[in-house]
Formats: sequence, C-alpha cells, structure tokens
Amino acid sequence: MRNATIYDVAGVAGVSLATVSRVLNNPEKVKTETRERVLKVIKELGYRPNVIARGLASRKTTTVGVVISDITRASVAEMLGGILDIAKKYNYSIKIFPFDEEEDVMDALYNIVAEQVDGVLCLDDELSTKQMDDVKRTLESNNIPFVFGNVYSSNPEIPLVTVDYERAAYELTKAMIKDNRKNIYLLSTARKYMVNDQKEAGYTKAMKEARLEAKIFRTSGDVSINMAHFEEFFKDKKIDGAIGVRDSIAISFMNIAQENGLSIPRDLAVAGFQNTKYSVLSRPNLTSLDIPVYDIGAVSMRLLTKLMNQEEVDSQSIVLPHHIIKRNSTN
Amino acid sequence: MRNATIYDVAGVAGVSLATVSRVLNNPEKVKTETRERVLKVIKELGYRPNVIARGLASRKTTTVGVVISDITRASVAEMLGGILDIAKKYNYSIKIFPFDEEEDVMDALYNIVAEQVDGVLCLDDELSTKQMDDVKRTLESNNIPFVFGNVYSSNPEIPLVTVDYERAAYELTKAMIKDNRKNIYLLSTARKYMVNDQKEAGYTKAMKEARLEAKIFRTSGDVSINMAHFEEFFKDKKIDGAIGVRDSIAISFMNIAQENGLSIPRDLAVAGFQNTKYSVLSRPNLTSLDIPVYDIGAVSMRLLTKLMNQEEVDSQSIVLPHHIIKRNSTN
DNA sequence: CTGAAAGCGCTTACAG
DNA sequence: CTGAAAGCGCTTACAG
Repeated sequence: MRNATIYDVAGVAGVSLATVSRVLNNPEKVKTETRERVLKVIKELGYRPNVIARGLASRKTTTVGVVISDITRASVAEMLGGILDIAKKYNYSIKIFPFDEEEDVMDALYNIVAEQVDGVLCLDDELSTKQMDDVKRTLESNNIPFVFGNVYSSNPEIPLVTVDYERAAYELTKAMIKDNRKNIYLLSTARKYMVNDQKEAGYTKAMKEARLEAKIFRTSGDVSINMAHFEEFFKDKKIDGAIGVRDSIAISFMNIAQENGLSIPRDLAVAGFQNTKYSVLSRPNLTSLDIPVYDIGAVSMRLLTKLMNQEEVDSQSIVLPHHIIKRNSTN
Repeated sequence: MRNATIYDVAGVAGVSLATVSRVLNNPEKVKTETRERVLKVIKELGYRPNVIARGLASRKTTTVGVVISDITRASVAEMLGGILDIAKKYNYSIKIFPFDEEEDVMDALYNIVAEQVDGVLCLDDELSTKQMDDVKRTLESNNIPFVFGNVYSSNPEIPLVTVDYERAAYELTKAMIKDNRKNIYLLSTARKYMVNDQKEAGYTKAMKEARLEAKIFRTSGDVSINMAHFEEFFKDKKIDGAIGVRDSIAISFMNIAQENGLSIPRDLAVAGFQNTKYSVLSRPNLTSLDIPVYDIGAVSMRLLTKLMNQEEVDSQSIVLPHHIIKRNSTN
C-alpha cells in the first residue's frame, strides 16, 4: 500500500495539485474554505509531502550537512547537541558527513555537494589552514553557505564561531603565575589541533611576559599512554603548575602526581580545559576553563540559517565568552 | 554558474542521458569505448549526480535515519561512531532525528517517513515498550526496515542488537557476593530506562539466590545532585558493596565513600557499567562492565543494510558479549 | 483565489 | 549496446 501523494489529496478534495501545494507552502493565498477542506483530506489520507520530491522541485532540501572527524569526542557530541536543537527549531534536518583524517577532504566535499544540502557546518579542528581554504573555495564555488565551528582562523572572511583559546590559555596561565607558581608546564597533544596551537600560544605569551620559561610537554590523547609518559616526568622535572589542554590529560597527570607524593594544590596546581563532567569526578575537583561547546554548536547553526536565508549578519566571525571555573586543584 | 547535469554530460559526450546514467549505475552494460568517453566528460565537467533527483527517480535515497534522544550521552555518541563507520563502507548517508522525551514519538516518525529514508536505526533506550511498538507498527506499515540498538525487548519479532544487561548485572553482583560482600547496593537512576530495569532485575536475581536483601538506591544522573544524596547515605546505612548503573554514578559514590573514611576496596567494593574513560581516571581505577557500544552501533547498521537489501538474516535479534574489566575498586 | 503546464535531474522499462 | 519516452512527486511562474 503506497503512500498518498499530492495527486490523491487533490483528487479527493476536488482541487488541483497546485492548490494543495499552496495550502502547504503559502496557506494565506488560499481561500479559508478551500484550505480547510484540503487540510481535512490531508489528515484523512495521512498525507505527508515527499521531502525528496520537494527538494528536487524547489531546489531546497532543508538539510544541513555537518562535517566532523570524530563524533565520539565529548566536545563534538556536545556541539552536535546544540546544532540539533537549533536545527529542529528552524525545521532543518541534519546529515552527518564523517571525515577520516587520512582521507582527502575533497572526497567528503564531493559527497556534500552531490547531496544538495542547503548549508554546511564544519566542526573539524583537525583541519589544516590549507584544508580550510579548500573547503571554503569548494563550497563558495557551489554557492553553499557554510560556517566553521570551534576552529581557529586568522582569515576574517571565514564565517565562524569559536572561543578565544589563546586568550583563555593566557588567562589560565596568568592566574597560576599570580599564585606564585614558577615552573608551569603546558600538557598538550602530540597530534596537531588548530585550537591547541592557540592554547600553546596563549600559554607561551603569559610565561614570556612573566619572564618564565615556557615548557610544553606533548603526549597522546590516550589515557594509558599518558600514564607511562607522566611517570617518567616526576623523576627529573621541577614543576609546581600544570595546565592540560583537555580535562582528561590534566586529571591523569594530577593522579600520577599524587601517587608520586605531591599534594594538590600545595605542591602542584593543576587546571584543565573544557570543564567536562570529568572535572567534578576527580579528586580534588579540577579547576577548568569552561568552553561553551553547546553554544558554539547552537550559535553556528543559527548563523548558518541566516546565511542560508541571505539575511544580513552584523558579523561573520563570532567569539563566545569563556570562564575559568575555579575548583580545588588550584588555589 | 550552475552545476553540470546529466544532460550536459550527454551533450558533450554525444550520447543520450540514458547512457550516462548507465555508465554510473550499470557500467557493464555500456561498451568500453563509450563508457570511457563518458567518464572523461564527467571528469572534465566535474559532474556529480544530483542525489535528490536520483532519490526521486529510483525511490532509494541511500540514507538511513537514526533516532536518538540525547546525542551528548557518551554511549550514544559511541554507537553513532560505529554506525557512521559502517554506513560509510556501504555508502549510506546518515540523517539524525533527535527526539525530545516530552514530544510525541509519532511526531518524529512523521518526519522520518516524509524524508524517505531507506531504513531506520532507533537507539533510544528511553522508549517505553508501548512506544517501541508504535515505532515498529508505523515503520512496518510504511515498509521501512528498522533495527533497534541497545534496547531491551521481550518481543523476538523486533530486529535488535544489544547486550544481555540482566545477565551482566547478575554476573557483576555474583562476583561481589563471591568476595563475601553482604550489603551490596545497586545505584540506579530515578528516571526509568529500559536497560536499567534489566540491570536491576539481574542484580535482584543474584541477591535473592544468595538470600541477601536486594537494595536499590535511585538517584538522578546529575553528579552534583548525587553528591548530596550520597552524603546522606553514609550516615545511616550499612554497606560493603555498590554497583552503579553508570561509571559516573559509581565514581561519585566511591569518592564520597572515601571522604567518609571508607577504604576501597577493603571496606567497600565498587563497580560500574560501561567501562568509559572515567573508569581509568578515578582513584582507585574502577572495575566496570564493558559494554561494546561501538559494536552495537556497527552491528545494527550492518544488520540494517541486510534488511534494506532484503537479504536473508539468520537472526533478527543479536546479543553481543560483555566482559567484566577488573580494576582496583574491587578485590 | 485557482488551475494547467512546465520543469527540477534523474532512472527505468521498452524498443530497436 | 543505445536511445526515446515516461515517470518519480513535488513547486512555481503564468494565466485567468
């Protein structure tokens, strides 16, 4: 038993299919009486407009493509939460385009363009500047509006919403320096992320200003590997402060430090980034820089709706505020 | 500058559009020479078949709808990871259909049906049995294949892939009993989840068999609220074992216990469910029941591809194995 | 306010 | 092996 089509509705209601279409898309253009008759039939037949056919005819799919690399990262999932909420409000569907690091970005873009999405959200902070430019160029040449979320770019021409990671790291470092810490390490990732580069820059700036030596330690994101790295660490390094570019890195480091006899925060102050659930499950609770990831998702989706509707936007480049959440791992 | 269409390709290559279509969909039906000429033109023009038009004409969208409630839950995101990997392998796109608890399930289904997806994956363990039946009925009457993931159902007619949560909880409880624990609590959620009901059943069964009293304590999922609850707890209750239905619940409980002077695992054994990253960030590390969430996603997507292709499947109902990961929070 | 008709960009029998 | 033609289920000027 096939679904009812617009023809069926038109037939039963005794109108043309154009009228049915108007009832759905421009109801004010239809006489109240006719409109109600049509709506009644729609209900009776359980008619649901075929979104694909509509997409072909109107050249609008009301679908947004979201480009991500790793959906299992908490920050990515959280951003998606914000995107989905706003998308629902504006009646957009979300299609996910995952994207392996090894794979050519252009492959993913090929699909995105073929899929006729109305707009694209790109959440991938693993993209290089060159790749970002590729994305930008391809999308622009196909007339597809796009917004980058949670990435860094020096190009003011690129629509994006993010947080000032450099400033955030700067403030976090400053706070530790103010507490009289001298040997502060930044625990970063071996893998290059654009946003982590920014954190490193902010940290370095603060250290330089205080005439302290900037010391960046790079580890993998993997907790168990970190353990081994960190054990090594306490044998030969002088340290009284540590900032992890992620909460999980900060916490594993803090754990090892405690097992090596350091008292937190007396001997060692520790802070993280992201203010995840981890930060309140650790002992002591972790001071962390709160990144409004949900908001980044929501705001970029909202910005995209404006771009898709060709509305005026005051600024293509939105920087959301961040806050240090002070807990017991620092004083 | 509009994208090239199949007409453009046909024109330049000097063939009919039917031939271009065949080159794309049934290349073996086209003479090698013609095929290569067409492929060359496709490349030159940068032609990408319009997926929407294809969907309308072929009545196949190669898109799968994934129904979820809260994408920010780690287990959901992890399942999605598995789904995306397999979907990519079989060239399916993924469209997300979020679904508020308050909202009528039927609303979400309405959209899903209108969107013409080829199949549906339903990951929502918050659905009631009645709602699951609604989903099943609606999808079946629209001829849309579907698979439930990570849910419990007593109905063998429902295609699903999951883990035997009852058995898992049973084994976890048994292990504690074997260690001579007498006052073992199950820390469950106030909110009803189908899978947590199963865990409660398994726990209760093990306790009954050992002639011990089953004691279920229900808290919210929120860490800070748990804190208050748990503080209360240690004032008046005798306890030497605790199993949290989630790692995060187990860990906050363990933290409070330690702050109340209990030694883990000597005075109190603690175990969790899910084996998340949390479990290795806690002190001591948490014994946890490993649920293969990624695999649940991957296997359900794979099962769905078979159903969509009308392939034979030996079993609609797949139960994946689970394992207890023993760490230092139990002996 | 409503209808007839063209068209969106493909696929798919049907002929040849 | 290839082409002409119908059709997928809508939207959208254009008339009236």
